[in-house]
Amino acid sequence: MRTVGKARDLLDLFTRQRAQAGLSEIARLSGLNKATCHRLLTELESRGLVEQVGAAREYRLGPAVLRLAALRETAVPTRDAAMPVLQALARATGETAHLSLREGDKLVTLAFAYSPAHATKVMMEDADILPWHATSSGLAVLAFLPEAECQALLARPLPRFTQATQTDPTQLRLRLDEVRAKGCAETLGTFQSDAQSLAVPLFAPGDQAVGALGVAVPISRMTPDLQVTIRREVTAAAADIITLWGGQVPPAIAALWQRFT
Amino acid sequence: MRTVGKARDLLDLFTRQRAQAGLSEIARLSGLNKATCHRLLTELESRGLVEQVGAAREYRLGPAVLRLAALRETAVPTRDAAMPVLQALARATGETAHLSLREGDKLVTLAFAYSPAHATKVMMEDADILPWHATSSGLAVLAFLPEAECQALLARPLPRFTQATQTDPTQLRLRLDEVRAKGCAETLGTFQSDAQSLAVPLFAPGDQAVGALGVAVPISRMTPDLQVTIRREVTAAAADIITLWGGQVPPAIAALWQRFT
DNA sequence: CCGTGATGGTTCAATATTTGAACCGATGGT
DNA sequence: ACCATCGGTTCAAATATTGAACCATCACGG
Repeated sequence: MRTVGKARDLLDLFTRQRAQAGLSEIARLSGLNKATCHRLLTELESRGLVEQVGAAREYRLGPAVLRLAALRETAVPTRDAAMPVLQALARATGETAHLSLREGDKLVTLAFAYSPAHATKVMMEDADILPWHATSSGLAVLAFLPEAECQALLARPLPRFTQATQTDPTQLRLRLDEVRAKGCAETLGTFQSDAQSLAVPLFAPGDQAVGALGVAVPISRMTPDLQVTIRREVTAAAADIITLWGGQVPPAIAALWQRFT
Repeated sequence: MRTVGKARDLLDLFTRQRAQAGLSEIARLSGLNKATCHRLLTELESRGLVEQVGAAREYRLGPAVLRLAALRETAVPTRDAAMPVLQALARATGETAHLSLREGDKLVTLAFAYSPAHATKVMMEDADILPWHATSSGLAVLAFLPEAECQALLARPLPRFTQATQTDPTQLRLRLDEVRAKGCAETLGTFQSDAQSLAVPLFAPGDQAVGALGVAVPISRMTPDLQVTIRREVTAAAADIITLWGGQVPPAIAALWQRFT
């Protein structure tokens, strides 16, 4: 089945920055043989997962992903269900709220909502991949993952984004202990140097951490009062989302969050 | 690469009616060996395309499809771009407007919009697969497909949905000639017995027919006046969408549509 | 106008992968 | 206690995948 994995990996080569790519480029990026790539791509194309376009015959993601996503959302309305809560959170805090989901070894932005309250705000992009170690959302999820998985995710290279980025696994472990103790994660300029962020984990039915809900604030605007507000609103919104997803806040977490209300 | 195709086919087993399924059921439905299915599914799961859930360990579409769809929409905003036009079309006609896209040998509902004007309306479902021969959208696309592809799609079994469903390929050919001559397709109770429908093809840059835009009306409400309105609004909206998609209405079609304004 | 180095795409023998009947342990109904 | 079903695993046999070398085409430069 390695073939399936390779085909799947090709899909991940398409990003916002590189929405489409030619055969040779894909072969180079994937490290696969050009012939192999070509076969994989034609197979994917015949199934609508990629499409070939233009005179340069470049490849890009195909329309089939739209249908699959629509089916997924009707089967388990993750994004649609959370969206109103997310917007309410942005309104209540006056800042940028965002929701991320774990996908295997990646943490992916699922949705976000801006507040109209301020002209400056932390901007986000859909479908972006977030670093585990440098975002509050990443830490919030990591802290409540089974030990083995957490370890695996921290074992890989940890890039430095700003001066404040913590890249030492041992130090990060200590941070995770804090997160577990408080029930929420905070970062200050560790990913974007001018943004401060607070996030809490989201649990699926079965009490596994599957994502995070966070609020990001320009550092210059953060005050102790705002921090209190955000903690209260984020935890309340997270509880709502977990309920909407058919789960429940694990009692241990609920107790921690209680203290913010 | 047949393996990739098989994996892809498994994804298509998930439908709105059967959002999740167990291993044995999937093996039965796909006709593949249980062991093969299991390997394919675990591979897909490791890549987030499916996920396993609950005590019964059933499989369903995974969160990765959401991210891929988000990427596809930012790269080529098919749905988001067309949505406002679709809503305006529903408002202007007072009826249900809907947009479908070709995916290989399938025609899939991409989006739809209801009008608040009437309590009764033709209802639709997202991500539904439409029959080529029994819907106006299907005929609209077929008529403007290259002859070979059109023939291939009509060569397969054509189920009968209502008394009015035309299942004779020869007769369907004649219908397609009409569609080509008029620039739009109309059906009367051929899919849902109480719905009348009018659709026009949509063209991607390069002038290939890639989908259709249609309006569906409860038969009891259709009048000659309404039909004129719908023809005018649908063709205008289709031209808008084609432009938004970066293409242009092929001159031959534009000339036909001109006569409806 | 030919050479050069890109591009997308194809071929076929060598090779590594997929396949599936049979099996396991667990669960649930009779 | 039995039987049927479930999800999942095994290993020899069968089959599909691989990739260096190959075309054809295009764009650029001397």
